[in-house]
Amino acid sequence: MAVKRASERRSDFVAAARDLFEEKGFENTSVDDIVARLGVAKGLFYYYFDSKEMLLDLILEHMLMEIESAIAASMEKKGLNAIERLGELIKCGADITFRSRTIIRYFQKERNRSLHLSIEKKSLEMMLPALERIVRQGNEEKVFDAPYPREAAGAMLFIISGMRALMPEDPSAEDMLRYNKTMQLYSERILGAAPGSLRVYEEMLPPELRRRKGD
Amino acid sequence: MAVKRASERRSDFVAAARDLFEEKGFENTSVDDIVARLGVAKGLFYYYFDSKEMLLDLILEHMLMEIESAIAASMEKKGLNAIERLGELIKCGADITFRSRTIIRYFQKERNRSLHLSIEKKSLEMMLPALERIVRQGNEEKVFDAPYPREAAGAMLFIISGMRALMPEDPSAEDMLRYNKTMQLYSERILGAAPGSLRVYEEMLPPELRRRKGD
Amino acid sequence: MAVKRASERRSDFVAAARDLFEEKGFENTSVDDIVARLGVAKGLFYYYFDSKEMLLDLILEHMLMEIESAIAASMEKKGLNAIERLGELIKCGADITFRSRTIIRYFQKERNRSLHLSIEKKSLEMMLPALERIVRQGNEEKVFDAPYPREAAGAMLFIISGMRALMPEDPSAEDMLRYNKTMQLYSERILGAAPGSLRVYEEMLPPELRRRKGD
Amino acid sequence: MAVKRASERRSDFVAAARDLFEEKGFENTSVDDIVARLGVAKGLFYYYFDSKEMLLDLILEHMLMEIESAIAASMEKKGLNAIERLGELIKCGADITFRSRTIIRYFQKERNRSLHLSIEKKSLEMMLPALERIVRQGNEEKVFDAPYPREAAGAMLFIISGMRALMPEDPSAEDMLRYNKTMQLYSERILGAAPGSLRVYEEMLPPELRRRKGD
DNA sequence: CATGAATGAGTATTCATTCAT
DNA sequence: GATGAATGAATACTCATTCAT
Repeated sequence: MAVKRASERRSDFVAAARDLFEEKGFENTSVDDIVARLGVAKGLFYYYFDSKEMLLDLILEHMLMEIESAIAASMEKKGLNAIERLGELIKCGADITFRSRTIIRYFQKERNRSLHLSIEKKSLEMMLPALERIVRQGNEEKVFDAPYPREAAGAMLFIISGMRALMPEDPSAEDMLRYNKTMQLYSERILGAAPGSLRVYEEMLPPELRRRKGD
Repeated sequence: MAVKRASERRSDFVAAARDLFEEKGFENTSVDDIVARLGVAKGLFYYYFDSKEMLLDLILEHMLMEIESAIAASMEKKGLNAIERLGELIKCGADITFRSRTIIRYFQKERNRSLHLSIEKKSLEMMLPALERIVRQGNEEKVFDAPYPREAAGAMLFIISGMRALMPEDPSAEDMLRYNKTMQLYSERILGAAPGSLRVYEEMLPPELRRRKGD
Repeated sequence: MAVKRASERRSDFVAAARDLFEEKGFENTSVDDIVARLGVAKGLFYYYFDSKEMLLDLILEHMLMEIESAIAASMEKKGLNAIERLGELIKCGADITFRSRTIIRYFQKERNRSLHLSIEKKSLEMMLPALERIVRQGNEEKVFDAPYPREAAGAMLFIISGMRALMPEDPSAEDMLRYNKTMQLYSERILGAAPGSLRVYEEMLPPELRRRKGD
Repeated sequence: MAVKRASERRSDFVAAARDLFEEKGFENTSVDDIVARLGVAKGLFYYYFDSKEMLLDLILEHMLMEIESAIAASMEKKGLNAIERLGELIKCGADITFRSRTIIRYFQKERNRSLHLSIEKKSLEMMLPALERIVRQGNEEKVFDAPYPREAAGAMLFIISGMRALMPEDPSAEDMLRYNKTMQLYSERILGAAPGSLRVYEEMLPPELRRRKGD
């Protein structure tokens, strides 16, 4: 009925699809589901997209580009020392992790292993070099002491993403603080940074939970 | 066809299904595939199992039990110190990882999130307490210094599984050694163990790659 | 509901499909049409056939074999002179024409031209050599005088099939007789046979229309 | 877009459709294809035509009229004897055959049998009476001896169209000559014309293949 | 226990046609 | 006249599940 601008409809489809993929996964989301959610006819989907597969590719591409540019943006800031830079990257990573859940899940599926580019790796491939550069910078600045910077970077990334999984769905303030402290502690140990030097995670806490001066 | 004992038939189905799930994934394995592999009629499947889903649950349960008892076995050994115990557990974990690839893959798929029991978590939930106990033991034995033992255990598990992803498909001897050294280095740092004290990983190397005394 | 023997069901499908193809053509016959006619579920079709295309191939192959063996049978008879042999072949051809209408029509469609084996040609390829041999035999027996036996055979086939098209749907006795006489006349001319020597067509008339002795 | 006169737009559509039908067949040509070729919007098609089917009818009608007038033109020439007239008609037929391939193909499809007007018949119905008149004229002029002029005309038409099917896709000069000679031979026989009297086909050969005087 | 014929809801995709702008 | 977004019925095909034998 209501006629919309092509770009708007397109976005509607993408948004609906993204939601549904998130909710039920790509394979279990039918084109019928998508059009039903928008309340439009099935044919309209194919007016905008060549196939279901192609829609996924679009969403995917878009997400990867978002990730890439977010990382790039955080790395382009001038005049930051290693610790500050680490803070920037980790904040940006938190954001990515949140948004890319769906993609990651989809690409963990075996049908896509054939693509030889698991997005897990893809997203890793984007974060890893950035983090590695920071580790090297920190080593040079003598604030870190991390042999094998690439592996150190990897270890950081894995515990960051893994730890999140350990947290309960609805973490209490206490959970958050505990998560925070442990992340800081083990990050410092891996990077060989001075205890207490990585206040990064702390800054990501909501203000009311932050440690006050003198704590 | 030959009439088999119920339990034997059941096992045949489970075995065939396990193979096929491994080969082509759960979603891509049809009931037709399973009965074709066994050379029996389709109806027989539903004589033994209520649904395809239910068969998966069975297989799963079975696998989880295997994992559970493997972990339990490794923890029941008496008279080991924390470092020895850690070695046992890590070896057992490597084995688990290898065998549970399929399940893990399947449970990473979102349709199963509805089950609220991601196997990733499931298997974590089994490894974690064991590893946590070891960390505590090590703290008591003063060979480790790891506050937040549970989180330390988590961090260990994540870098173990994550690092593997960083390795190339066909790792060279050099890759293996590097993997080994970094695992040891960062494990020691996380656990607060003395440098060089965790020779665990080293022992998992093929003999020709092991460091000789004095290296 | 009612469970039938596989072979019987298969035949039912083939028969229904053959009818429907005849009625509405292959492209315009949907699998839904076929199962609806048999009053069975859609899935059953795919239990017996891999695809709609494959069913057509089956029907086709079967028909071509029928044609081939009919021609072969008519050519294997021993001790016939050219004129008798011609009679046999023409009778057999009439039968074929009748039965192969559907196939021919389907293969006239362009999608199949890609197959480079228009069945028109296919059926021609089967009739032509047989007829050509007869023409040569007739030439040798001095009852025919037809240079270019292959082309003479072709010309015969074309006017036989063409003339039929000229006839009204429900030919009167008079139409039949006229058709008969002209076929005889022009066949004789093409083959260079003596006027009145080819009584073949006459024999195909229903008895009450046949010329009585002395006509 | 530029606003065109209605009649011009109509013609554009007809032309584009004709091309596409020729290229890919009627069924495989979508309205989308047609408007895409013209670079106009889909709705415009339905502004000019009630349906795709109706467009085909239009094209068809148009083609049939072309054929009709071509035949009429060839028959209106004054002062030709039967043999000359035959030549004219055959040349015109060759032209028709060439241009109407698509239509013929389409109308051979059974969906159109419902229309009860196979174009094969349609075009026959147009050629046949013209040829029949020529045969009668030839009979009167004593250059032909063909009883049943209508059927003789039919036989001629069938072998003309049929023989073409016997020729290879890319006929050699030799093929062409052979085709020529046989067409002449069997045409003369059917019409009861003196051997060598029908040089019509010969004249349609490319000049370098024509028989020189005294051959 | 075992068979395999039968079911039917579900899937992605196509396309002639309509209609608000 | 012209646009292009929107429709919806149709199509071939899949597969977990049922059930008569």
